[in-house]
Amino acid sequence: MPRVSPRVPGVEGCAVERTLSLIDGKWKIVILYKLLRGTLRFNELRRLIPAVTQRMLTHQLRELEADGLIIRTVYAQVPPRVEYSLSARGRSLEPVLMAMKEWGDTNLSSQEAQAA
Amino acid sequence: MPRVSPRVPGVEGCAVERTLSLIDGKWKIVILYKLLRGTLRFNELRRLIPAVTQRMLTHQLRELEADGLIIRTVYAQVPPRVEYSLSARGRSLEPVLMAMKEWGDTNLSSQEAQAA
DNA sequence: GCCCATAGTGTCAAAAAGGATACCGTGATG
DNA sequence: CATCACGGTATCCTTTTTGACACTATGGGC
Repeated sequence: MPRVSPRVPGVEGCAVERTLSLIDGKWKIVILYKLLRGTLRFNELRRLIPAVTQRMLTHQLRELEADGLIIRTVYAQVPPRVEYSLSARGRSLEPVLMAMKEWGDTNLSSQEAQAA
Repeated sequence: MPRVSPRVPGVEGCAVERTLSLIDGKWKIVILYKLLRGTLRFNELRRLIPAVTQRMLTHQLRELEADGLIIRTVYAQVPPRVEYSLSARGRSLEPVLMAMKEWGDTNLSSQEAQAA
């Protein structure tokens, strides 16, 4: 998703719009959603979201971290170990995430219930 | 927002992800949100969302219509009159929209409560 | 006759997002 | 010695998205 508004507060700050700007990006919501269930390592996320490339995953994780939605913990071990988990702020998005999930389950059900 | 998954059902169909794919685009959520309050004409939407260009608004409205989220009614009058309103499907997104709004109100409150 | 409003469309070009691919260091494993 | 896994980076390229701007038809008002 393209940035809704480029971090300029006050301008277009429809709350809804600004919320969106934090969770845009092709994978952010999925990432957050996966993290709802608990801490995950980089490659665990990769495996959970096979379609994401490494670059994208890194990218999105950095943005989520920069927005304070997730926490990145690096363990100075030799096979690198990095864990991602939701911050309190990130966890507070749960209602949004769940609302989306439920809407999707209901309205895009298994058979891809077309509207058109 | 970039299409989450290109309408290919079954692939990556994380429900959450597919829900997103319908409401991506820089303005869709705002449009839907504005329409929650009732039918609006093209230029009314323009005025409510000043930052959107005509082309973008048209574009997003077409996609929303194609996805069955809004209804476009054209009155064959001479100063053209076109009204947009939410379809039942569109209205059913209300919980998602409201969850976003509330999250935004709470977490991006007036003073732009930074997380970082 | 000229300008306004409505609801667009079309074209062009820029910017942003995303994808593919190659590469890095290190310690363990075979 | 070669290879693997981990968690990335860097670079290049393509696609998608967005914006600017010009243009349209028509009827009414001045």
